[in-house]
Amino acid sequence: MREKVVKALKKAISEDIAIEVSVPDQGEFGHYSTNVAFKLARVRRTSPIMVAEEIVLKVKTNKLFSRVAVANPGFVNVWISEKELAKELEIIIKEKNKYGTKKQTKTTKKKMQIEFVSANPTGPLTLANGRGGFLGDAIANVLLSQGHGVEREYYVNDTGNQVQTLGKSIVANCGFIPFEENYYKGEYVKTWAELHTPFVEKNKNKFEIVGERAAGDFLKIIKEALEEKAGIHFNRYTSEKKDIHETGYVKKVLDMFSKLGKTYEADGAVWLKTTEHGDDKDRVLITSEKAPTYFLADAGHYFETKKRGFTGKVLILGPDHYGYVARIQAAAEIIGLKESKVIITQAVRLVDKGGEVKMSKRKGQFVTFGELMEEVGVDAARFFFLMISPDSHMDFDIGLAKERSVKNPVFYVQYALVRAGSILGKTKKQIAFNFSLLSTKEDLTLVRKLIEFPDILEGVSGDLGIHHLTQYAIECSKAFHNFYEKERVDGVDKKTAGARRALVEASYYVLGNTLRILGCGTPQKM
RNA sequence: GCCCCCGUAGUUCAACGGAUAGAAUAGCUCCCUUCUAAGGAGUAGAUCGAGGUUCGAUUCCUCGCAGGGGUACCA
Repeated sequence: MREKVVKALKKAISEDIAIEVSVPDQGEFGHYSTNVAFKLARVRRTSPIMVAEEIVLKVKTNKLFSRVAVANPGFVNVWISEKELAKELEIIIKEKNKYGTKKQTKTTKKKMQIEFVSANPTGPLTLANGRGGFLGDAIANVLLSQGHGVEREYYVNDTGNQVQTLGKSIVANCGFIPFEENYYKGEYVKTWAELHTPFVEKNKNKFEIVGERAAGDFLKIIKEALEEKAGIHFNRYTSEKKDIHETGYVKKVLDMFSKLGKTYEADGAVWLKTTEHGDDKDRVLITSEKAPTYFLADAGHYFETKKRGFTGKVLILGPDHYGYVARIQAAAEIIGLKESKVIITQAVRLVDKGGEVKMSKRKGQFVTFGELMEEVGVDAARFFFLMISPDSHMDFDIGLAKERSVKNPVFYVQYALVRAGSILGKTKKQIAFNFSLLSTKEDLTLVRKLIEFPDILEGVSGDLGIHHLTQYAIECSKAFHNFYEKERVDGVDKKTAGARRALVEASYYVLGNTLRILGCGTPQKM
């Protein structure tokens, strides 16, 4: 609908200017509102009111609108005609679960890789991993709904220092070497070591082998938590060792960098000129001891992604990777991966009874993601994490989590869906409905919310702000609950019932689609 | 020191530079003969401080103050 409005407004303006259209909170400001008169007034050097009045005059006759008005100090507010609203409602009912989705043409279709979680298999998943997990999963859903190609990727760092350290930690736990400060200390390490003592003894000098074996087992635990408990399914678990190192991508990307003249040697090391691409210092690719850095392997990974035909990539990282963004974006630019986005999710602070609970993988104190699922349930946890902008530092009160789970907003949304479904089950569909019978404030607010859905999805697919969709889910549910309280479908005259039932049916689809894209359940009963 | 994120109701979070700053919780007052009260109605409650940019600032800029995270030829 937004697109239609923009198109209609464009006809009234001779200048080539971007038209922004918003949906005001207050009904009195119209279904849609634009501030374009303010921008034009500056160009034309007149007052916004005059420009607005001129636009209104030109747009007034458009059949899309039932009313067009100027509001001080220069907004143009438009109301969509009843006929158009009815048409849109029919589209919802016709498209059902497809409403809001889009198809792309060959030129607009993207092929995106979403890399998320990618936690090192040195222990169970933390809450921060879970935050990124739900976010990546939902972003993938949104892009898919808009007709783009998507791969959900978990990149496994199954080689290098961390695996070594994990191996050492386990060997030390079995008492074959002394324990050092930087080793992993969690229960999980201890337990694994105890279960595999004979194996560890046999390989007590081969830390890498011990580490790889343990990492493999931890990855299984991680997969189970993600796939079974959280319902997050990856298309690919990419192995750093097998898919990047052993396939030669590390060397390939290095060759590419040097061919492009982006590398140089200094102090015995090989550097990449990331400063030419927005980083604040150049970065080492090969150390003076001739070892490839983690960054080089990551560049190899980006190169592999590009070679596999992706047009873009979204990388979701935890807050400990802040310093990494500039260099990885520099590498992406050099490699030529066109659309590269990095989203940093802020820390999740665990709070209990007002006090902060410190989480640390090394020290082994944390509430795991799997435990959280068991405590509050997947839907509640998922919705809670997705409600909040990734930029926000969030407090998760573990004591309140369980208690609040009953009152979590996800139930508010699901309850609206259940109520709608219940009405549909108890009333009969009528062939045609008369839209003009939907005339109360509750009716019209709900209609407005429903037809906004495609606009919201499109917006989120652009800025990846999933929390806008969650926010929308709540608003839409509120509109439905309000309608439900005020109006009945059963027990009113046939024509009114038909019209209201159509509205309920449309609500049912929109609420269901919203929940599905967020990745939450769509229960029939509660 | 430098870089990034954040500071909004008692609390947890929203608000493409827009109009009367929204929810949810917690508090108080009401509403179940009728499609699920996990709901609805009412009430009370907030932009860290000081400047600046402009028709208009929670949003952008500068300087403070407070919190979190980075800052390796580690991963």
